[in-house]
Amino acid sequence: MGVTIKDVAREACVSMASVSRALNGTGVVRKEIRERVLAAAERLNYVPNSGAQSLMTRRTRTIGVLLPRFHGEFFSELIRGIDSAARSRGLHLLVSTSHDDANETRQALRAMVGRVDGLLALLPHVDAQFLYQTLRGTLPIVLLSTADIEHVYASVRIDNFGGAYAMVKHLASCGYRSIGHIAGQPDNVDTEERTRGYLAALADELPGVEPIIVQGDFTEEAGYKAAQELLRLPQRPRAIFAANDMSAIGCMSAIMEAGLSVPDDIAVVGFDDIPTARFVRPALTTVSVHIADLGARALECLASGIEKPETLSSITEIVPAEVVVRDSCGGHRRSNTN
Amino acid sequence: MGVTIKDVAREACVSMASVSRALNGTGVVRKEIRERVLAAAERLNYVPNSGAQSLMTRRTRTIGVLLPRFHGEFFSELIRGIDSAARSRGLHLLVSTSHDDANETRQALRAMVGRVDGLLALLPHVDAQFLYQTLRGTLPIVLLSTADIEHVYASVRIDNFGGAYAMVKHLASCGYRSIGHIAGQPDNVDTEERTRGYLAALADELPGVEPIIVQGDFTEEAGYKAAQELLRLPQRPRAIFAANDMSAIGCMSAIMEAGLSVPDDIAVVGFDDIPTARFVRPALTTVSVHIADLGARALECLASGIEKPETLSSITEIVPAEVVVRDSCGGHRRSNTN
DNA sequence: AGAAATTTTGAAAGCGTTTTCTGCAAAAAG
DNA sequence: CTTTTTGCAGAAAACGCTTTCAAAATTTCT
Repeated sequence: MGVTIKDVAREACVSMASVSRALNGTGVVRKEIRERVLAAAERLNYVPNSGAQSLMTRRTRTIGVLLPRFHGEFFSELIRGIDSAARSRGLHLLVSTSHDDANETRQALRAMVGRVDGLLALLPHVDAQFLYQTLRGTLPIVLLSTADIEHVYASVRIDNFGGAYAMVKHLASCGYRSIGHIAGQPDNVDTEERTRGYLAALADELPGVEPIIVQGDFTEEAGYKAAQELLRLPQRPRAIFAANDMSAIGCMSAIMEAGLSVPDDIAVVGFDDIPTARFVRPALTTVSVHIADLGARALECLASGIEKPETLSSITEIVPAEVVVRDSCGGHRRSNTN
Repeated sequence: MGVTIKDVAREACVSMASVSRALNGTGVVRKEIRERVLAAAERLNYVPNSGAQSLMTRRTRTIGVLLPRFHGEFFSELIRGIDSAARSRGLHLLVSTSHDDANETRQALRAMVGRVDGLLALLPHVDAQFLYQTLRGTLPIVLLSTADIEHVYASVRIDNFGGAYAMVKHLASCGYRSIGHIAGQPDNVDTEERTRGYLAALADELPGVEPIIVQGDFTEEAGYKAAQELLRLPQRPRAIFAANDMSAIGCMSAIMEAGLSVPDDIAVVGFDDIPTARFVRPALTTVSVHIADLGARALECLASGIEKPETLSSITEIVPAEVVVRDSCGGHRRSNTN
C-alpha cells in the first residue's frame, strides 16, 4: 500500500540512508545521487511516514490541545489564536475535548504521549485537574485558565477576579444598588473566581447590600432560566452580572420576553467579550479578555518552553481583563457598537 | 526520560511481550504475571508511546481534519460536529488550517501521513483542490464541501445552489423586485454555487430583472463595504442576499448606519445559519445548513470508510439547505427569534 | 509414570524512519 | 609512487512498540 523509503532506495539504486539524506537535506550527498533520489521519490509519489519519522527524531512538531469542549465562541476564538501562533511556527495541533470528565481526560492525555511535543491544557473543572500528573515529567505542559494547585506548571490565566471586580464596580458607579449574579458551572475555577470578584466588589462598593446569586452553567439556556428566576424575586435586581457572555445573552432574552427593557429596567453585563457580544442588541457591555491572544500567548509560551526546557518555569502569567462598555449596562447613552 | 515498555518489563521481571499482552489485554497471561505487570507499570507511571504503537499496529485512531481556517462560527460549529462524532467513536483529531494556500495545504497533507487513519478535507479554494492527490491511494479521504472534479473521492456537500435558489425565490415572493447579491470569496466553490443559485432564481422568478452582484469574501468587513457600494448605486436594491451570515451582518450594520431600516428599507438575508444569526437584530433570515450535523455526517462517513474500505465509494452526499425565515427579510411580521 | 495435548512465556523480527559508524574511492600531500 | 586526508555512500543499529514463532512449563490423558 504505502510506498516507503525502502522502495525509493531501490528505485534510485541507492541506500535508504542516502534517500533520507537527500530528501531531508541533512548530511552530504553528491548532486547526481540527490537528483536520482528526488526523481525516484517523485515518480513513486513518496510521502514520508511522519509517525515513523518522529519516533526516530523524538520531535513531532505537534502540540496537543486539551479543551473541555468546542461549544461556543470562547473556545472557537481560543483555538483560532492557538492555531495562528502554531502555524507561524510550523506546528500542528492535536486536539481533544475532555467534557469535564476525568476518564475522558485521562484517555486523551495518554493518547497524546508520543504524538506531541508539548501540551496545552484547559481544565477548569476542578476534578480533572490532578490528571495531568499522569504525565508528570513526560511532557512540557502549559496550563491555560486552569488552577495549578501545586504551582508546578507554567500557566497563563485570565484575571477573572479583577475583571469581575471591575465590572461590578462599574455597575455600582452607574448607580445600580441591587446587582444580581448569574454564576457559571459549579466546580469550575472561572466560576469561582468571577463570583469571588462579584462578592468582593459588592462588599467594597455597596456595603450592606445582600448578594443575589443564582447558579448557571455558562450556557445561553442557563442564563435564560436564571434570569426568569431573578425576575420572580420579590425585589428583582436592577442589574445583572452574568458569568459569561452566553448566559448574559440568554438573560437578556428572558428579560425582553418578560416585556422589560435592557438596560432601562434591568442592566445586563457579561464576561469574555465573544464576537457576538457586539452584534446582540443592545450591544453587550462585558469584560474583555482577548481570547485569541490568550491562546496565542499560551502557545508561544509552550513552544519556547519546548525549545528551551529551562524556560518553562512554573510562573503563572495573568492576562488582564478590562471592562468594555457598550449599551446593555446603561452606563452611557451613546450608541457604541464597538 | 520517558519510561518505556522495556523498563516495565525489567521492573516486573518478565519479557516485553508479556507486558504488552498484559497491558493491552490481548493474548493470554497468567493472572499472577498480569498483576505484576500492572503493578510495575503503575509504580513507574508508565504511559505507552502511542506513536510507536501506531507504527506497529498501523492504526492511529486519529482523523486528520483540514480546514481553510478557524475564523468564524461556521468552522467552529463544523468542528464541534466532527469532534462530537469522533469522540463517540473514540477517535482523536489532528487539525490543520490551509488558509487557501496551496503550499500550506501540501505541507499539512504530508504531515498527516502516518499520523492519521483518514482525512476530512474542506478545500473550497479551487486552486488547492488537486492537492489531495498528493496522497492518492495512501489515505481514505472524505471531501467536505469541496468540489471533487474527478469524482473519485467520497464527499459530502451543502446544497448551495438549492439553498440560494430557494432564498432568492422567497425574496421574490415577498414582493421584492430588485435583489442584490453580495458574493463570497473569489475562486471558491461555495461562492460559485450560491451565485449560480441566485442567478437562476432571478432568471426564473423575475425574468428581465438585471442581477446586481458585488464581490465580498465571506467576512463581516467585506459585507459592510459591499453594502456601502450597493447603497451608492443610482437605484439601490430593495433586498440583499449575502453569500453568508457574516457578510449579511456586516451588510446590516452599513445599512443601519446609513440611517435606513432593515427590513423596511432594505431586506437582508444570509446563508449558513450560524448561531449568531438568531441573536442579531433584526434576527437574520438565512439558509440553514445544519453545520454541526454536516461535520458529524462527514466524520461518520469517513469512519465507516476506514473500517470497511469498500464502503468508501465515490458517492457524493448532498445535505439539504432550507430557508429559515426570521425578521431581516420582512417576510412575515411576527417577531420570531428562533 | 510416560506421552500427548495444552497453556504460557520469551526471543526476535518487524513497523518506517534517522543516524552513527565503517569502508571505499578519489584527491591531496609527501 | 606511496601515504594521508577528505568526501560520500551503505550497513546496521536504534526509536518503542506488537506479534509471530518456537520453546518451556503445565495439565490432561493413557
